[in-house]
Amino acid sequence: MTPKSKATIADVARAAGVSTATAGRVLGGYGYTSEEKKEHVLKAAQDLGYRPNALARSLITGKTRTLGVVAGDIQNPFYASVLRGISNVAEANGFGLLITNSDEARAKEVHSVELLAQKQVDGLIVTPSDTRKARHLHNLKAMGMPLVLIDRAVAGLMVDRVATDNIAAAEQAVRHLIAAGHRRIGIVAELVDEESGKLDAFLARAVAGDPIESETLYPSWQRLLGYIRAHRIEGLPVDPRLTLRAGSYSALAAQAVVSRLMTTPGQPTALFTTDGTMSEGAMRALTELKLSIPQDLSLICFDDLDWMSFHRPGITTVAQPRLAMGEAAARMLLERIRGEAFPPRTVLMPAELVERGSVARL
Amino acid sequence: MTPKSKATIADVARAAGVSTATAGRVLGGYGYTSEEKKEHVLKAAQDLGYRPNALARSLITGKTRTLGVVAGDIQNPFYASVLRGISNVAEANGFGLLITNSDEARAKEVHSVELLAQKQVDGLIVTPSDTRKARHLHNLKAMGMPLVLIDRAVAGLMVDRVATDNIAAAEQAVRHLIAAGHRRIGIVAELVDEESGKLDAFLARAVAGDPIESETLYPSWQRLLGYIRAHRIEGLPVDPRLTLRAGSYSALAAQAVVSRLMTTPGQPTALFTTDGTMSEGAMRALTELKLSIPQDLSLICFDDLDWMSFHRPGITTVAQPRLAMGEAAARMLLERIRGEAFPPRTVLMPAELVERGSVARL
DNA sequence: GATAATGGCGAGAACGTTCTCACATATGAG
DNA sequence: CTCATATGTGAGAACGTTCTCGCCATTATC
Repeated sequence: MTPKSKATIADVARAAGVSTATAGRVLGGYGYTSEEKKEHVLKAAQDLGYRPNALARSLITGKTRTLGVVAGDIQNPFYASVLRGISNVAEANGFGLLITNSDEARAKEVHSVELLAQKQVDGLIVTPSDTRKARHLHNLKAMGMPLVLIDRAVAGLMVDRVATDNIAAAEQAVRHLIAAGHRRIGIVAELVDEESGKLDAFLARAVAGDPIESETLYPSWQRLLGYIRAHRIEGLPVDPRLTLRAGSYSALAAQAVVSRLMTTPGQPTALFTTDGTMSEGAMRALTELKLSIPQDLSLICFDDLDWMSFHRPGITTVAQPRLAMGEAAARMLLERIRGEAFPPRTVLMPAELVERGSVARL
Repeated sequence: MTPKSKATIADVARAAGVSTATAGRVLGGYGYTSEEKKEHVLKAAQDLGYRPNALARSLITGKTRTLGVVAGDIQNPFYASVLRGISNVAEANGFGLLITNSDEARAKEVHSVELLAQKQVDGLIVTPSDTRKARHLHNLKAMGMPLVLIDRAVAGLMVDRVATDNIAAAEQAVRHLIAAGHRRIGIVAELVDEESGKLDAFLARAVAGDPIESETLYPSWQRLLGYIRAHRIEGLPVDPRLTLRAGSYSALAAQAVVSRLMTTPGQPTALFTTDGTMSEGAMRALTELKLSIPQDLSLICFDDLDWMSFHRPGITTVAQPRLAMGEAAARMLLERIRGEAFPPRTVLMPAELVERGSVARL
């Protein structure tokens, strides 16, 4: 009844008058046991309030039935949804979830991965914060740790991966704006990168139609690429003054660049934001400047946040299947943990353009 | 360099030419060791890519340096923020975080708690889904498991607890509406309860000014109580037709009741929503009915969600310190884990009314 | 009636750590 | 010189499970 203190298998065995081996068998459910002894053991376990110690079990089996996740920031709706997806399938399969935040910083990510590895998780789901320098992830793979990447890839790291088809999604969104008659379309993207001159070079190459290794690009660069492709396809020039780099994953930074964009001559008639945080920053800027959507500026966002549906006007946006992405990643990871050995898979999930009222026809 | 496969302390000891005891001492940092052997061991550990097995360590020390959390739903902004707060202090103290969702269902919560206990977490943070029936939590406490409750209390369970001062916060919000000249104020609250007749009885008692044991009330009931108190203080009658029960923690349910309220005679001039989900449901209803804030209806919400600041008009709301609540809970839990033994503490955090543009003066 | 296969059980060795000893050596005090 | 104290080391026992044996019955096979 009242589980006083911790009872072990040995205690249960003693109370039931059997060996620890037998008690272990019925409690662990892994060998032959007579109905009679089984009853005794179960009774004793019940009385003593026996609770198996997963630590000891894991130590010997080598399996913890725990998944590790290193997300960017749990508080961000994108990660929150992805995590919920992961959690759903983990729970359905009896797995626990060890969760950490990297804040998109490589050092914190390395630290997280180390913590999770020490705790002997059976597999790891990571949104890598650096698509180039990721020795810790390569090591993980070399040691045989099942690993699934979400949202981004790592150059040269052949592991399972699930992401949105960013280029196609962005291209569709921007072409939608062009089809509505817009010719000057701004884009606000995170676009972090060590080399600050990279944006111009990238623009030049993309506009020229040079082939670009897009797989290992950060999502915001991929979405920028989609933006450029849309322009190329529709025969529109890309004005570099309209490609805004926030430089960090922060709504404040986005607000600042959008504010500047809308208060200097040569304003766009439409704006494309490349993720939830950029969308929030843009909205703040527009509110501050008292600009009306879509009269003063049309808007298409990336990622469907709760408020976009009841905002007036409704915000047209590219909806990523966040929950499904998490679920898919978790499922793939569990398959690897079970030992299945296909070649590394990349699941590119389609995003859906949900049209609401934030785009004006010109 | 390249950590081929798992190296144990014994492997390192062998490579360094010392006993496992000595190797353990330098790697674990817990005894005397000469500088010379220390170097050898460290070198060997480096070469072999030694990574301590936290399972084995925990098994013998009895400490896992892992906190368990059972939240309602990670995807909900309230829980997402609280979790981030918990995560911040956990990380700063070198603790891992095992997270589960209860979806506010007792059965799932029991299951979660059992999982976390088996995994031998050092302590547990729970948002209990049932304030009365919680034997699993009583058991936990009886077994000496450090436990902190967030957002809600459990009748008769004397453990540390952190919550918002809901009654005071709601009272302040409603009085703000009354001061602005509103006389018919609606309230939308979750108000789940087994007995469906309870709302009327509760209303009758509260309006009469009968003393009510408010500590173990669900937050939505507490906020309703604050609403009633505000009316009493200001000498205003409470019209039961204006107290809306969504009945479940769902935006859809809230949308439905608000829709009905605003389309039947005797509409209120202001509305108070008691949590983020209710706010979202109310916003959907208002958008659907094309009602303008604050011209057609004034609004005060509970919990400051991202969009409320850039919505036009800005939404006046009661801001809970979600992050700080999580941090406080984690800090209290860590103190208990360290063995400090004050009597059970209740931390009631003040909420702040942030005034924006959703309240009209009548 | 011997041999083999099967069900049921217990002793004891794992798993990879930490921890308790006992013991060795060096240093300082009297 | 002797005793105490501090520093360093290794053997081996924990921790609470699972797993591999070997043993004993019982039943099936020829």
